[in-house]
Amino acid sequence: MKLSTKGRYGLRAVLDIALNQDEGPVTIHSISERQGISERYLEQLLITLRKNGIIRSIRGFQGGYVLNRETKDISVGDVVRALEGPISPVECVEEGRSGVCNRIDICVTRNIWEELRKAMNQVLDSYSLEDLVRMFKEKNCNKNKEDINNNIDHINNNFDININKKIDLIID
Amino acid sequence: MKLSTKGRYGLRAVLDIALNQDEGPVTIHSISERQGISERYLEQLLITLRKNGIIRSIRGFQGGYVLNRETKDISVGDVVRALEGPISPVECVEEGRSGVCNRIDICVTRNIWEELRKAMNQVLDSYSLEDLVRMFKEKNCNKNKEDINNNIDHINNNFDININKKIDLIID
DNA sequence: TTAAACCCTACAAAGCCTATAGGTTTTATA
DNA sequence: TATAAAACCTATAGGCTTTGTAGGGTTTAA
Repeated sequence: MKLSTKGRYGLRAVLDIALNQDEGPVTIHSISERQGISERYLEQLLITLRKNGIIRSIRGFQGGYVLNRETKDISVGDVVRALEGPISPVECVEEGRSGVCNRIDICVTRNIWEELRKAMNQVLDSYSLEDLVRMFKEKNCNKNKEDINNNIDHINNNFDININKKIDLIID
Repeated sequence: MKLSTKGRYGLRAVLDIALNQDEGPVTIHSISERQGISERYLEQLLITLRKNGIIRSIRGFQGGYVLNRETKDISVGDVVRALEGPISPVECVEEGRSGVCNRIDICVTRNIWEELRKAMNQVLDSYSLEDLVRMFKEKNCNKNKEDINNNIDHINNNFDININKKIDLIID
């Protein structure tokens, strides 16, 4: 019951594009470096995402990838489904596949899988790339604040130590 | 993002036991026949379920399997987790595995996976075997009612046809 | 004693995941 | 127009997991 790397890497790649496309098309090479994913593998994921209308490519020199819709109009579910196919715990509850099984009228476990499928899609569709971008910026900002605070603490501690030493010296 | 046959077959097997254990321990052979799952494969699943405390075995002649707890105290989640391991879209949000990834404080996709994990477990834990048994009986009952109604309709139709024929004869 | 069940270990085919490799096409710019 | 950067395409291969199959035990109760 796991996502494959396609879905995980792919979402990170799309978020990376969202965060960096202001400075022009985002190249596979640069995503690869920032995200630590092989260029060759990334290439396949991005082609799939393009074919599914999530991103758009600009070919040739100074080309790269940009989002094909606004961040608010791309959900996490869109990205995952593009790369992994339908999000569903079993085949028989995928849309348009009720014919897969001839025991539908007897099967009760199917009801559970159907509810699970809905819940999964609901969670993933409730987050847009816009949300992820905001979350990222908040986290990064807080992280910077923490870093700064840690530095200040560090400086203060050193200051205390030093001033005490000096006071000691003065007192002495 | 699919369950394996372990989880699907296993849940059906456990439900089968729940439905049939009133007449004594349920044998692998009988589950295999009713559910259309190979005895040998079923055997492995049932051993796993026994080791996880879901079912209990009675060995020897006229042995078989019974549930180890009441139906209301066994959730679908219990069964699936016993057979498939933790229900989680990615490793890094499984309980006690936050150390898997060193990017937790930067990673925002993780937040999504964590919420997805919770939602999945919540759905599966909200259904007990008791619920499944009730659902099964309702479905079966309705199915029988339908069958009976269909039969009655059929008989009525034939009666109409026949009575009309007779009336025609009389009129003639 | 023996039938009928459970128990254990090994293994193998098939499919999917996770890339890797080599080559082609497109395009801005010098 | 040449060049280099970049996306694009197809094939393939190693490894892992799934999905069983097979053969041989062990235990129990009639």
